[in-house]
Amino acid sequence: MGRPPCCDKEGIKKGPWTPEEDISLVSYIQEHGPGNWRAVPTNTGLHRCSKSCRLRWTNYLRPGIKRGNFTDHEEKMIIHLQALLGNRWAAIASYLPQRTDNDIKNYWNTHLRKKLIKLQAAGGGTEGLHSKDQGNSNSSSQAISRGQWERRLQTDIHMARQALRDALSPEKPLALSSDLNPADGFSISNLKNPTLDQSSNSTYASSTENISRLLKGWMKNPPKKSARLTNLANNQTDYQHYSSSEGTTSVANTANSGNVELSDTFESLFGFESSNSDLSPSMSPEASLFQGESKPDLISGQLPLSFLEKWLFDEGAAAAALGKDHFFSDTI
DNA sequence: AAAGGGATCAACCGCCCAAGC
DNA sequence: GGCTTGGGCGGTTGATCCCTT
Repeated sequence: MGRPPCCDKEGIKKGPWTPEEDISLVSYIQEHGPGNWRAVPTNTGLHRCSKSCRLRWTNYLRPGIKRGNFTDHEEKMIIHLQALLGNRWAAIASYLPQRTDNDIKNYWNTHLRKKLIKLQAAGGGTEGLHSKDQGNSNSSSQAISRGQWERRLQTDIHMARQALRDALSPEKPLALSSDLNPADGFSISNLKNPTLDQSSNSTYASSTENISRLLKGWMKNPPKKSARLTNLANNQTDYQHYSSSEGTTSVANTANSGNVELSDTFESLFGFESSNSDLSPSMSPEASLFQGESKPDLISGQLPLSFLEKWLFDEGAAAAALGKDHFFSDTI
C-alpha cells in the first residue's frame, strides 16, 4: 500500500536549483499560473519532480517573498504564534505573508528555539526577545519568573483566541475588511482566484520581480556558494554567466554553448535594471495578490494580523488581563 | 593557515488529507 | 465506499558557511 514516491523515477534531478531551471519554471508559471504541478516537469522539460517544482516556487520564486533577517516584530509574531499554534508553520506563515513556512521553520529551529531555551534557562521570558540586543534588555524583565511568563503566555493565547473568534464572527465581517481598499483593486474574487479577473499577465509578471531579485543577488555576490552548488549539481552550468562587474551582465566564461547569452535572456525576460540596487522587500499589489494564490488564506492571513498585533503584542493589555481571575477559569 | 565543530538554510522525504473517479 | 492522485505540511538531512581554537 501507500503511494510510490513521486521522485523515484530515473532521471529526476535533485539538489540545488540552477538559474536556468528557475527561469524555465518561472516562465512556465508566468504563462500558465501555478497549480497542476504534475504537468510542470513535462511541460517545462525540467528534470525535476512536481513536488520539487512546487516547493521551489512557493519557497523561493513566488513574488512577495521577503528573505533575509527577521525583524523584531516578526520574531515576536513567530514566538507568539508558535506558542499559540504549535509547530504549524504553514498556519504561522499565513500571519506573516511575506515569509514562507520553510523560512519560519528554519528560523525557529535555528534561532528562536535556542533563544527561548536560553532565556527560559536564565529564568527569563520573551521580554529578552523583544530586543535583538539582549545585552541591553533590562534586568527586571529578565528576572520575570517562569510562572509569570507562562501566565502571560496563557493570557496571550486566550486573547488571540478571542480576537480570532471576533474576527471570524459573522457579525463583524467588515472589521476584517476595514483595511481593504477596493480602490486598490482588492476584491474577494481576486483572492479566491488571483489568476483570473485582473490581467493575469501583470499578476504573473510580478513573479519576475522576485526571480530578478534572486538573480541580481547572484550577480552581485560572485556566487561562490552557488557556483559550488551548481557545479556539484550540474556541471554544465557555469555561474560566471551571472557574475558581473558594475552590475552589467557578462557572458564571459561560457562553458556551455546552450547557455550562451543567458544573462541577456535574464534581462530581456525579466527586465531588471542592474543599476537598481534596491533590494528592499516590498510587495507589489500584484505580488500580494499573486501570493494569495499559494496562500489562499489571505484574508485570515493578513488582516487578522492587525488584530493579533493589537492583542498579542499589547503587553499592557496582557498585564491588565493578568489580574482577571475569570480569565484563568476560562482557560485552565 | 589549517582543522574542527557548530550554525545555517535549501531541499528532500514521508505522511496526511481532500478531491475525483 | 474504496482507490488513486495531487497537493500540502512538518520533520529531517546534508552541503556549505563561519567562527573558534
